[in-house]
Amino acid sequence: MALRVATWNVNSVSTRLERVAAWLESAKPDVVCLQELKVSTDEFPTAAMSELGYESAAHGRGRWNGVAILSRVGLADVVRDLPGQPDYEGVVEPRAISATCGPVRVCSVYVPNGREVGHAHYVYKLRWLHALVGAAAAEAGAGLPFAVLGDYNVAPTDDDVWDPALFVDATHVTPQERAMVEALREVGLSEVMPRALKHAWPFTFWDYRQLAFPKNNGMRIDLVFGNPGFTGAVTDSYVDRNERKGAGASDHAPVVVDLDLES
DNA sequence: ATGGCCTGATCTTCAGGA
Repeated sequence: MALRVATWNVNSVSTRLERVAAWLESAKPDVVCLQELKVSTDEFPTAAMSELGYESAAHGRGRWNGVAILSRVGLADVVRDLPGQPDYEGVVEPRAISATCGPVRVCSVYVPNGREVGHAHYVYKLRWLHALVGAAAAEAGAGLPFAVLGDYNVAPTDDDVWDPALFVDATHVTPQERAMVEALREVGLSEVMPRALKHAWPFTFWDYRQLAFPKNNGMRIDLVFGNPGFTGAVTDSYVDRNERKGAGASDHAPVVVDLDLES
């Protein structure tokens, strides 16, 4: 069966609801991982998603963070948080949710930003990524096609930032962060590399400031890592940069993955 | 065509984003 899976950091699901709804209707994904909901679980627009044909499972706690999974091919075995997920200042933040959607299992993640190298939030980010590697290791061999999709807040290579010279000693590019992403490969996952709809490289994020989008000053930090059952079924993948255009856009664009699965 | 920040709460000012 053909299956379209996507991930999108929407930067407030409330503010973005009209655009998300329009995109669901035009792109017609079967499974969508959302990040940065910025609402609590009970404020998630479950009814609106249902009207669009999607079951949803959300995990949010108000102003910051928040993740969800939408599916129109079934939604079962929902797990919130990661095993061993670290807290920040005493709070285990809503940054991960997993579910089985028809033939695939997906994990929607919003990795901590890190703020500055050496900051407590940066240490937290590395610990969080370590927990993600552990969770991915457990899921990768569980049998189903499986993928971790979301805002990793890490640019895997220097090609994934518009100007590496501007990122010296910055978060998102440090060897420590990149090593944690590489560790996903060591536990049996590999990356689904999307194509760009325009320009040479498939950036997924462009800052709101300083005309970053029209100048294509972007970063590729929204990533998809899957086990062989998932990546082996991929027929296409692209970043839908059109969603970064116009009024009321998120600063991230959706990443779309098309699969052709046996069942 | 894109467009010189945006979002939500502590709410007219700020933290956080990356």
